[in-house]
Amino acid sequence: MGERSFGARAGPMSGPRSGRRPTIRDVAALAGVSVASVSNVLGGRDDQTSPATRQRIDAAIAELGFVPSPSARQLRGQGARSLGLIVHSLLNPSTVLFVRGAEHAALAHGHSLLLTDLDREAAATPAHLDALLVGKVDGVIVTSYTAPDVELAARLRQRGTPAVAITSGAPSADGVPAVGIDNETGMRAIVEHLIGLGHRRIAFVVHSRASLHSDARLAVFRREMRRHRLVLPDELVVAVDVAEIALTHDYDIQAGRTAAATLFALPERPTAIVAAYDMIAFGVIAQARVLGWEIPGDLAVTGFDDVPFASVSYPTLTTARVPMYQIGRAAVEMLLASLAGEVPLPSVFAPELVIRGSSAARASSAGG
Amino acid sequence: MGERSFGARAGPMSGPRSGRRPTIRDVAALAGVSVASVSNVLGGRDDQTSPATRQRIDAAIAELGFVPSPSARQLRGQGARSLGLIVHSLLNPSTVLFVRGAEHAALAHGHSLLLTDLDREAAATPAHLDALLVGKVDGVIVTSYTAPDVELAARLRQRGTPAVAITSGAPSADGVPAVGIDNETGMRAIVEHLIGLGHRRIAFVVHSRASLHSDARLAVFRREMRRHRLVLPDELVVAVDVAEIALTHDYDIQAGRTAAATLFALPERPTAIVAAYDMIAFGVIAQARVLGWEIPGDLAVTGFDDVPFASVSYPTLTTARVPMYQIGRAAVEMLLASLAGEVPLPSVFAPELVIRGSSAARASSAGG
DNA sequence: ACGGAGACCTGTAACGTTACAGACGCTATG
DNA sequence: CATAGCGTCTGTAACGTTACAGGTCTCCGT
Repeated sequence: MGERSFGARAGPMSGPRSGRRPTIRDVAALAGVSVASVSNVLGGRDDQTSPATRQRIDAAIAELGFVPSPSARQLRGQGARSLGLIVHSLLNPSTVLFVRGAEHAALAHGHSLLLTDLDREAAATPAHLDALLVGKVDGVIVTSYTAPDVELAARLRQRGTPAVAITSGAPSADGVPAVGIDNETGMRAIVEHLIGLGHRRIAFVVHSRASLHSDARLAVFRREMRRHRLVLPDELVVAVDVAEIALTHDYDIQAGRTAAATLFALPERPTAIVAAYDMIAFGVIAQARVLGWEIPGDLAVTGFDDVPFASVSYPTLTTARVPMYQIGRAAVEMLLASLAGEVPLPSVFAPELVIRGSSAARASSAGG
Repeated sequence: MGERSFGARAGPMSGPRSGRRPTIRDVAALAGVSVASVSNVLGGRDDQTSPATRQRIDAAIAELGFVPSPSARQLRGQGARSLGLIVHSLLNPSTVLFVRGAEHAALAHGHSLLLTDLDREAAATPAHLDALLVGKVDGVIVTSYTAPDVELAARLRQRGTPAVAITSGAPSADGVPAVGIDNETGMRAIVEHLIGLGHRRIAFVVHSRASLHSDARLAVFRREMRRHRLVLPDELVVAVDVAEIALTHDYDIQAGRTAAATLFALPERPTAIVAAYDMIAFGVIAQARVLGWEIPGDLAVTGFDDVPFASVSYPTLTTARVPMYQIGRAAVEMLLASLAGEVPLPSVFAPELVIRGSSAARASSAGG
């Protein structure tokens, strides 16, 4: 690795202190100007600097390989240029797509991302989160926005840290800027699709540690069933609590399996199962296969999200596509806007029904 | 926005400066001690503090809700208490497991994680990464460790930022502490499993933007085939380059599909396909299904990693289990150890063969 | 020759923390 | 009664940056 080390050319002229990271003072000394001038060009306020000086400073920066210290900047009142991102379950590719969108947008604006996955037992106490985030980030994006998340966002705002949330439907009026997912549109499309296929006995499966989005989807599901004059007995709404969290396993899939097992044991089985999101649907399908059911022949299954896997699984999954990548980008843009003092305009993303192999017309043999 | 601001109780006593985050000086004033004493108990150096004083300081901290400023700490020479994590493709659940392990270990030591996904077009220039990481983190964990990663780790170390890498096999002697994955053991088990099932014409599929681990697995595959006196024509080793990266799609799966299509067009088809890792195997399986092939009847497929999905896909996937969660934990422990000045002892994790539905005895009809 | 307006540049006080070098009371010892 | 030793506590100089409040020129109009 034949790279020149920092102190290598510390020859006759009194070079920068050897072995240390160069500071703005070293740059100023090398360029023969004051630190203030260097700071000016660093901060892009170069209307106060002559082209010649500017050039000498740039050269000095390049020669020393100078990188400004984020801590010093932040201490002085500049932003940290990093954003906190609090997500639930990175094992859901949908979440990853969101993170990826957020990351790309953040990178485009020169910010780093501080990721926190709330998916852990009891460790995610408010105090912990404070210790991790306070003073390290300029703002925070909170996904899901369950009740504890609301609390978290409120506490952050109280501490003066702007927060952006992902809400269901149009952003609420509580003052937190948010990008919304129109769960209503997506779920209505799913229910109408299944009813159009002739299904009447339709079940809903969700993880019991419900997110705002799952809640919203279930509410819409209930309403749509009623609107179509279909009965929805309690036993057809299954909320699974996977108590023991195996850190290396995907408990959304496990929840789907458990729920499916419950539903299949019913005297009157459903002909279609609506999962709150794709990962649960995959679990349902896997369990159905174990029990010897044909999909979509014996049972139609739908998801929500359209994770990349949904188009290559067997059978491929009928689902509502949520543009998580774009939502991630939008959330960061919104956070940066509100950091810049602007009032960001709310945005809502509508899912789009994607019909694939896991749903088909109701089997004639099923009881009803 | 009916939030109470900090200064709400700024009553008779001269409270902290209203509306601002409390500083160590506010705590000192409230407790009636010097800032130095507060700093001492904050830093755990409370052997220099009487229990009574300590208690008053703790009380003041609690009352003000004081959180020390990370920037100020870091500026003064303390660590940033955050670690950089550079990964490739978060859409691979295997990577997520790693991140999760790293995050849990980091949290346990009170550190935050700065995540960077290198999976992007050309934006991940060294300058960009420097801007994102230099001065923000105490150390960096570099996964995969391809050639550019080596460069990156070297540059980071030159700047005085410790780095830990994930290497293939035992950590190399180049001085970077590392936790290793014993790809050799895993791949040998896979090859022997397939040969034991009677397969002779076995193909290997990999993404062309190969990681060190893919490289190592292919090398072992080649060697094992030779050792068993089996021919391995060039056309049976397919490295797919998915040129256009769709940010919202999983190009590992796409690579698997493309490779499978190529292999199936061969005059003499393989009876088994060894994928460099699970996500590619899923693509291979999906494409096989599209072309009407039965798995494992017409074709055996194996993966590597054992992502959660491998046990619920159809068919379930034979693979080598890599304990990514533990590896993530180990990497963080190692980084923290080397930050503490200790010389961490290297560790290597050996994959374990998991036989599932995607592999079975060679079909008698296949040509050889 | 003088004043004023720019254009360009500089010195320095913060920002919130920690490490260092003492200072201040005690008590025990000679 | 001086002194040393010890247990606590404190004042303050950094750390690297930016914002502010000027300073010094040069040029131009009178």
